[in-house]
Amino acid sequence: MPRSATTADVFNAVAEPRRREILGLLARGERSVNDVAGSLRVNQPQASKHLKVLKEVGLVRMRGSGQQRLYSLNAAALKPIHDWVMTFAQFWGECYDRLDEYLQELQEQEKRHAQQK
Amino acid sequence: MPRSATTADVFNAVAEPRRREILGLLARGERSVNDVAGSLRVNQPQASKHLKVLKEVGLVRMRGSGQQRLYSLNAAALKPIHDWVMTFAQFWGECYDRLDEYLQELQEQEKRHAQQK
DNA sequence: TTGATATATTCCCGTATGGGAATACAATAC
DNA sequence: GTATTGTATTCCCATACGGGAATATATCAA
Repeated sequence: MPRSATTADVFNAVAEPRRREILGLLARGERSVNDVAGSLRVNQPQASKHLKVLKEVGLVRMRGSGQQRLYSLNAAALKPIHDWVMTFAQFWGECYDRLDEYLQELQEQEKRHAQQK
Repeated sequence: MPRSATTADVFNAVAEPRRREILGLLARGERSVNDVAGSLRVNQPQASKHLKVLKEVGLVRMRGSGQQRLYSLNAAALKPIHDWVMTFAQFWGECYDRLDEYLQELQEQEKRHAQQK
């Protein structure tokens, strides 16, 4: 079996540095493909391909506007990574123990919030 | 240029599900290669190879004990992922805005702590 | 319609992968 | 010494990658 496809999950999609750059760019707002290509100094087909991967794993959303395709960030799709990495927060030193508590508190708040809906 | 090597950085090393499983296992304590292989139901050479990748990116430490090699987690090496993913925490909802503030506070504390050394 | 602009797709290639199988190396036990 | 256990390495393979280049598709403009 070869390496997992880049579109297999968010972890694989985000392993590529350029795709992380794209997400960082989109964090500052919706961009067209050419905007992305220009900002990252990559040619248009590469940008298009990277965006396709990001879209397949749900990290970006696309909407058409005339002949442009505007891509925007869907940061919620990063939560699996966040949740996973936070599993190890307790090993990062004393400060982070408190962070861990804080996160648990947050999760409880979220649950209460969700139940109220 | 092909895909980045799995040993290129922590993001690539962690993109492989089995390697994340290994880290999760090592989070509960030091293990020998055969322990890892047994817990993950993978044969020994694969376990050895995955551990090699994890060691190359600094995610695990190794020490010899007799004829065994005991591997342990070095969770600090996950910080690049943590820091990166936290860049997007502000997009995850209201609760996480406060988390972001808290993290900035933590970073300042770390700086002061480092300067005191 | 023709032309121009924006985006997506296809083909090629060198490279790296993860798993299987076999083997090599290392350290202990006898 | 030999045997045994624990670990690492090597070779093979099917698969997928990311970049380049060229081309196809889509949308607007005149």
